[in-house]
Amino acid sequence: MIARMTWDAMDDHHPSARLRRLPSRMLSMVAMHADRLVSEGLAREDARKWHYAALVALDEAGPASQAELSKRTGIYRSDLVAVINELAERGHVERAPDPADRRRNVITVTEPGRRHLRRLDKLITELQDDVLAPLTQPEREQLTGVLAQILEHHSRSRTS
Amino acid sequence: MIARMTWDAMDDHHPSARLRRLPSRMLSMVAMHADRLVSEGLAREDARKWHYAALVALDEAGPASQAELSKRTGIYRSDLVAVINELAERGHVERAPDPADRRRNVITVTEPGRRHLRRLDKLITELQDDVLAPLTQPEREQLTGVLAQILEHHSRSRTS
DNA sequence: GTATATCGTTAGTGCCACTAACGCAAGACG
DNA sequence: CGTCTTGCGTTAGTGGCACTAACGATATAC
Repeated sequence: MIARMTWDAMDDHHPSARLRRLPSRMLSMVAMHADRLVSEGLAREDARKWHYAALVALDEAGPASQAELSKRTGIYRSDLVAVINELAERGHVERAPDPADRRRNVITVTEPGRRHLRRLDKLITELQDDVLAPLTQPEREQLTGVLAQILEHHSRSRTS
Repeated sequence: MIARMTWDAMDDHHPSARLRRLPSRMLSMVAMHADRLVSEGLAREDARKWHYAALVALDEAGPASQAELSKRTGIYRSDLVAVINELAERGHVERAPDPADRRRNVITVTEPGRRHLRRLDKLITELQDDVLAPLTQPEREQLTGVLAQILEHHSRSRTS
């Protein structure tokens, strides 16, 4: 049912020094690991990363159209369709046509959706902790600071 | 021909604070970005990440069977088949049956393969620089140090 | 009032991590 | 010797994700 439970490709072998210390490679391995932890954790609550992202975006900035939600979360509007379907099935959001613009749907978090989000928030916090487990608090801040810089830099270099 | 040239999903919108500072999310975004830079760079030399990984592993520890190579690089042995095919087509490695164990193939880097690798090494170094562009040297070392710690920690917790 | 842009949606592409199963060969052991 | 297990390369397939293309319907701009 759940794929990606094993992890053998990265186990106890001895990759060459050149590969082992390649920043881009380390980044993708750590990201992959983090992703797996998070996805498996969320699966225990019958949720996926995108569910969380969509709920957070709705919770923080209020009801929105799918296009707007896509911009807030970075989820492609084509993929968002399924995410909203799933959240609606579970009763966590409602999808209603926008009377003011009939091309749009207005997505709203329901009360159960909010409760669900609270659980997910807690879970996500724990999972972040698992990911960063070996790091001290200052190290964690260094890491997030540095990652933020990189993201900042690259979005700047792309948008005029 | 080359997919993933655009990047709009991550552009100039305003993700919620909760999402924006989520370490696992930052990691995957940065990793994705790095990966794209590297893949596009390597594509200019008609190579892929796996080609580089395999060549490095062969270069550093000498000829090896595919299984051995899979352990060195982390590439699944099923996926390695295609990688070796491609490298062999380009004349960068040779695949020969191992007389000592007829189940195995011995993969050897050719001289053109070594020259190719030298180009890739140079390119990869530049690309790492692009990825880490906004960071100072000490910050780069912090980042790689911290990433190494995380990888270390997680491989320890999986292997007895 | 016709061109143009936007919205939700469907379908599909290609890459990647990963699994399953195959035929074949080697090693272990009685 | 024969059987049993284990490791090898290979093929095929799964599922997720990032991403593109194109559609009908509606809104906006000229």
